[in-house]
Amino acid sequence: MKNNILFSQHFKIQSDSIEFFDIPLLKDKRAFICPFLIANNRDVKLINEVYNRITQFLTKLNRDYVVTGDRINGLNFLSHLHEANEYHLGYSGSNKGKAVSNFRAATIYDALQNNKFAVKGISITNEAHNVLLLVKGIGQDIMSDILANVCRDIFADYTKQVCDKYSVSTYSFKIEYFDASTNKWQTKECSLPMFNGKKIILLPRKLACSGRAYHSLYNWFIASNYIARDLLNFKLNESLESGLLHKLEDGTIRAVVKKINGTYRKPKQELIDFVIRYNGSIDRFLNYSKDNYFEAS
DNA sequence: GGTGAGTTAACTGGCTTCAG
DNA sequence: CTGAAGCCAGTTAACTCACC
Repeated sequence: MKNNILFSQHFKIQSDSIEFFDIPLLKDKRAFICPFLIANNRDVKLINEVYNRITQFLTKLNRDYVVTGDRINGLNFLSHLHEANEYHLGYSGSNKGKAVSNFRAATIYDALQNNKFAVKGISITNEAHNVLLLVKGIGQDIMSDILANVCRDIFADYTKQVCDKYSVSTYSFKIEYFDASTNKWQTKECSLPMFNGKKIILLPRKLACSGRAYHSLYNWFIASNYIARDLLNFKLNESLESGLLHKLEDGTIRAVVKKINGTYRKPKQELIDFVIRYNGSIDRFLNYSKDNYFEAS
């Protein structure tokens, strides 16, 4: 048997356009559930459900535990985030993620506790893509893990639909997820496909990306759309001399985004300053990402 | 053509935890 | 105490394209 056999190959799915994200069964694929793709595909009913669920989860986490500084109960609330091996995604290639959920819970809680927006109860950090963009310490892997756990029932239902469509047999498994109506963690029985005795959960293709440094892209976006505009408006000589602006032969002055970004870029924990100074820029950035940054192939 | 901006992905460093 | 591994974040390298 080939070492990298895919879900579609093993279950003999023949289709020109597979709508789910095909994963290897014997190892993990280096990909993540991307919150930017979630926020930008809300016209799809299932994805809108995912968006509402993760927003509800983050709202509760921020309001009940981060703003109040209730670390003990916050960590307890987050202790349900287990290694989501059934998705076959992540950094490690082996699909054997370690049981570090306690440490991970502390990482997430402390990262939010150190974020100016989150502790003040500002709603920006109730949205997953803003947490990924603005909260230092929470990267692609951790955000992907949170989404996988919180929305496990939604993706399990999706997987069942895919299996029915392609006649893949399913078996009963117990899963844990964050329940929207009770605002608590719950378990339930689900019918899921199986490989080597372990359950598998699939994602819609539209939600998987191979990893993208959004904080760098936001820096670039700010340099190119806001700081460049300001520099061009004032046309200061020092900007010309330092190479931030460039005069073409015909006399027109252009902004050199690369130089501007190099001069003004901020580390992740200070990106909040850009959000405050350039009002509306994160919404514009989200919209920009819709047209420019796509799902993994 | 040569130069360098713009863009993407891969690499690297550094911090943290876990196993032995 | 030490080495290995996980993960975030910053850097470099490789490529394409516009300008001169």
